[in-house]
Amino acid sequence: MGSSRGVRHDSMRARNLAVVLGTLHRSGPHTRAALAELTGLTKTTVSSLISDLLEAGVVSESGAVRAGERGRPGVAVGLSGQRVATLGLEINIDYLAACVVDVTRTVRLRRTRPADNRNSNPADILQGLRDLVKETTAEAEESGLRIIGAALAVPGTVEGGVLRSAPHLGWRDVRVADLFDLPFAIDNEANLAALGELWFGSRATDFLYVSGEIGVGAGLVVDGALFRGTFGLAGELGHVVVVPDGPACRCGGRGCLEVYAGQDALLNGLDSVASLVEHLESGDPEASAACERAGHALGVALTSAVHLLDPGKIVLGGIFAPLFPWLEAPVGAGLTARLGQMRATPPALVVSEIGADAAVLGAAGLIIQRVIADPAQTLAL
Amino acid sequence: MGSSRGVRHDSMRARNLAVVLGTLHRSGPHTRAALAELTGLTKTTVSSLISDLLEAGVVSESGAVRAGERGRPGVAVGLSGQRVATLGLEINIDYLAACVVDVTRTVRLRRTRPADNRNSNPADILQGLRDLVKETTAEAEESGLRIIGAALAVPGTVEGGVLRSAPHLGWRDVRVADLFDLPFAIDNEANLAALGELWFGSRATDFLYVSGEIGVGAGLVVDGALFRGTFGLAGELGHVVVVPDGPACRCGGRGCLEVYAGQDALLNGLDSVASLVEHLESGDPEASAACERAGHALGVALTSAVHLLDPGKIVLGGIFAPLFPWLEAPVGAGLTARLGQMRATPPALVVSEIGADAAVLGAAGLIIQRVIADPAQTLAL
DNA sequence: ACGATTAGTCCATAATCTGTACATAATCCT
DNA sequence: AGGATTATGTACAGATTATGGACTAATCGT
Repeated sequence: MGSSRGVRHDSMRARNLAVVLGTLHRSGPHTRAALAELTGLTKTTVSSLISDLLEAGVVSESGAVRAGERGRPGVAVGLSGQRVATLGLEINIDYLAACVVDVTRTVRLRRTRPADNRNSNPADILQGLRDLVKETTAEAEESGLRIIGAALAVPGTVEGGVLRSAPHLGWRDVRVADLFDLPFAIDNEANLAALGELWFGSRATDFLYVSGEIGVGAGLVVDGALFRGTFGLAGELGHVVVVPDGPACRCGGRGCLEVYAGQDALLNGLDSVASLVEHLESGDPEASAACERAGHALGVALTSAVHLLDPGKIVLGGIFAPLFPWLEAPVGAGLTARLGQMRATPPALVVSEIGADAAVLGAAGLIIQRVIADPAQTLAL
Repeated sequence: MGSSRGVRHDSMRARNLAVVLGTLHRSGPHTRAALAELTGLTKTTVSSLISDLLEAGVVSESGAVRAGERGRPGVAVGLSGQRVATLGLEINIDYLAACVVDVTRTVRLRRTRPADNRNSNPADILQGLRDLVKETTAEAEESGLRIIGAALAVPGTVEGGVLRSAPHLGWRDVRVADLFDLPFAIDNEANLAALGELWFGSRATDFLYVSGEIGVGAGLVVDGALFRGTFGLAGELGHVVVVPDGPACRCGGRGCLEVYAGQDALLNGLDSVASLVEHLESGDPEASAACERAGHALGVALTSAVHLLDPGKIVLGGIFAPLFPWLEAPVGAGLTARLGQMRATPPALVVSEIGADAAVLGAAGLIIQRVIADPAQTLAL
């Protein structure tokens, strides 16, 4: 619940810096006068706040604008991506990835390094990751950017900054944050992919992002914020019960969604998603049947998810994105039929536009978000 | 997301009033010096804030206390229930209820009026409710309490202050708030019952409250706050899919939890929960079987709920409370078996301690909460 | 060229918190 | 019993930050 610390003068200013920066972030460049209008602060105060933000390099002046027809033109002030940026990182089953994103949420740099991380030794992989960080940071700095923090996406559960369990990597209880001398965050891949979709995808503020990978995960975004649950484990769509007495799942349960719609079930012996798409395009009945089964199971699990989570819409991502043309009908039909009386219309079912990069981008965006939400602290103003 | 309005001097003080009042609310009476320590504010500031809160009548001094062994003893200041109170209201299928709760969350008054509200005319019932409000308000004022707001619990969905649909009452799109000349809120019965459990029950801050009534609902509380979803419709546990091709449910879906664990399914022809309990106590096999079925279905639905919502624990309330001895085993077994590998231990399964009053109490508590969270606004300081 | 209009800055004022000093009230020690 | 010690709560000057009106700046229309 709400903090119990009192508010002092400096937190008032910190808050107002965040209000001004947040307004520029939400609704683009504005003159000081317009910002005063929008925030309810006086022109004097806005001027003073902007001057601090200019100095920190997160905003810049971008030429004169005439608001109305008459009068002195104002100077538009907007976010500037020239100086401050953050690093997004991802450890996945078969690659390491990094990206650099500036304050305007523009992607400035992207690196992927193939690797075989299945049942790997954490120390080796983390050394590789540190090298990747060094490289990308150096390259970003060459173009004048200052990296002020990093976040890491991992395919597993995270609690209190520690990677608790990543079954596909074969890792348990790995502490990662200490390895970097930057402000650092670590989170689950599906959570960060949901945030990636929020900031770099459709830009809706309310949706459930469904991440199809080897496992199936989901991240719920409500009013622009990620819902994490009590222990940060919310959104485990993959183990929602679809058939109470169905086949055993590796989690110990039976008939979980993952059994029907996980990557292994979908590929059904094929070696890659690309090859599955080929088979589907050429009308292979076995591939179609697998998709149909997965779509049906997804429809059932998503019905439960809609009743419990009440998402604004549903975004299919990960391997579900390329399969969307074959999933849309069965999933949509299941949702519509089952939600029938409960809502005027079921949540819209759409495909993610950012595909495999969602998680790294979300990671970088997470730190950008912190800058926007509290520039005074993150930029030491 | 964060407000876009700037912070001025008066909001700094408003926030600090809330910080001090909130600290007293969370951790009981304290001296001014202790409050200064806890909040990080200076003794001077705390003294000044307390003097405003004393004047508003929400706190009072309660005698000398010695903190350490030496030194001048301080004067303890704590919440005072003598002057400010709120009204909780409930429209249910077969009764109207009201209660008055003071700032210390002590119940000061309680009224229940039996009624047959099935398929009723909203205007009639609302007139009855207004009479009830007048009566209880008058009685509360006689004992020196000022009623500063009211909230109403209804068995249906609420959106933007309007009762959208209450199938068991037969109401649709009824606007209620305008009928009262008090600050007023209206919310779903399961949501408010969850808040009742939060403030008047076990006092845990993280749990899923499961409300068994004619329908089955749930309210998720995370870190002391209710999770409502995008449209305020989250927590519809009753229509989570238990058996994808099970019997049709009145919602249009098939095999929903409500089909197996709603009041009608449990009673199985009996006329009341009390009579069901009698049959269970005397070992009636048919009654046991119904309970077993319901418990099994609840175990399946709650497994999905745990994966999606990640609750701290699970509290069974409403008609599930008296049936807890017969439900605990099948529900608990289902959860443990299905959650197996995913968590060290499944969330604890406990029974609600406040029974049928949960919703009215939660309603009154909701307005108390607003006073604690923003005394400056709600008490016009 | 001049008035109207709007943008941005200057400066005195106001609101609020901080920090030090001090009066107060209890216990401890001799 | 009396002074030393310790802690509470208040007073007052000082610091920080926002406000509001006056002023300067820049552009348009006539």
